[in-house]
Amino acid sequence: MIFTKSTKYAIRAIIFIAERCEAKENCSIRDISGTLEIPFHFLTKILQKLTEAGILISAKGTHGGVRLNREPEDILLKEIVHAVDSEYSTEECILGFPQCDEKNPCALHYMWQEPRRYIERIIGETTLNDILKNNEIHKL
Amino acid sequence: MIFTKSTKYAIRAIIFIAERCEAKENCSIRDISGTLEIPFHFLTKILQKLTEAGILISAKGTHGGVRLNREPEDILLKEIVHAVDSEYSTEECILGFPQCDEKNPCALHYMWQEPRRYIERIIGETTLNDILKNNEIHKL
DNA sequence: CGGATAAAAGACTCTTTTATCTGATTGAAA
DNA sequence: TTTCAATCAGATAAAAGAGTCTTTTATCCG
Repeated sequence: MIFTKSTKYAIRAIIFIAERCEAKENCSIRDISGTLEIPFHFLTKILQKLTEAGILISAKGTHGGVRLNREPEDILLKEIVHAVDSEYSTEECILGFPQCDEKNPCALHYMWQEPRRYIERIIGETTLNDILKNNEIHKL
Repeated sequence: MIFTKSTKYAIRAIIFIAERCEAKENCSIRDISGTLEIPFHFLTKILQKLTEAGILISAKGTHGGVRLNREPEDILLKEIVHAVDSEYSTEECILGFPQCDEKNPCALHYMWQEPRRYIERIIGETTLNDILKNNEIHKL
């Protein structure tokens, strides 16, 4: 719908990491891949980006793996999305016109305004902590 | 964002057809392609789908082309989207879980509910006529 | 009527992007 | 120094998008 597979995998993985791996303990990518059924090497690349973005921290060798580099309340969904897909934008025209904006709106511009704002707010303001709270109750 | 390039092209093309081509007159795909800067053969395939779906009607030969097969108020955005991309669904989980639903919600399910409903309503209830009215005022 | 022409329809190939897989390298721990 | 696990490099596969060329069908014009 609005996320690529990479982004979906990133969010799923970070939820797993936050929940299953205690603060100071590493989570092996192999385990995450196995449990969440995400192709190992693909996941590897995605998590690397989260590491480069300072969201995760990684360790090589025995008992190595990844873990959160910050508290869940300090990680915005926005950061995760942008770490994986730097191009991601909610601004772009729904009909693909590069020149579409308030002054020069496309035929769907105004209808799309409300849902766009909703999406912007979700991505911009939701923290990993908010996501975890939701998941606690309704675990998938 | 939520539409593929094919779907965007389809919507842009049908707006063009509805606005520039008189009821009984055909619109050549070559013209549409040229004006809207959509690759000709790609557009051909997209419009074919709209024809198969009964949204457009086509004519071969000299002065051939395509035109609306129904009044704009009888063409739903939903039909256009589905004609081009039969898989399209607003139902699917934002995190890609096939088993995600009300009873078994993913961590983003509830936050996503509102924007999803908005999108569903736009796609499900907007007619080509609504789109044209918007375009009249704010022409892109 | 019959051939020339115009335009959609259809078959096929090529490119780009996204996703997946294979294997080698690096570095930490035991 | 062996082993484990992340990192890195590259190939392959699948899907979306774009391009080339042929076929079909309608109109035009003699």
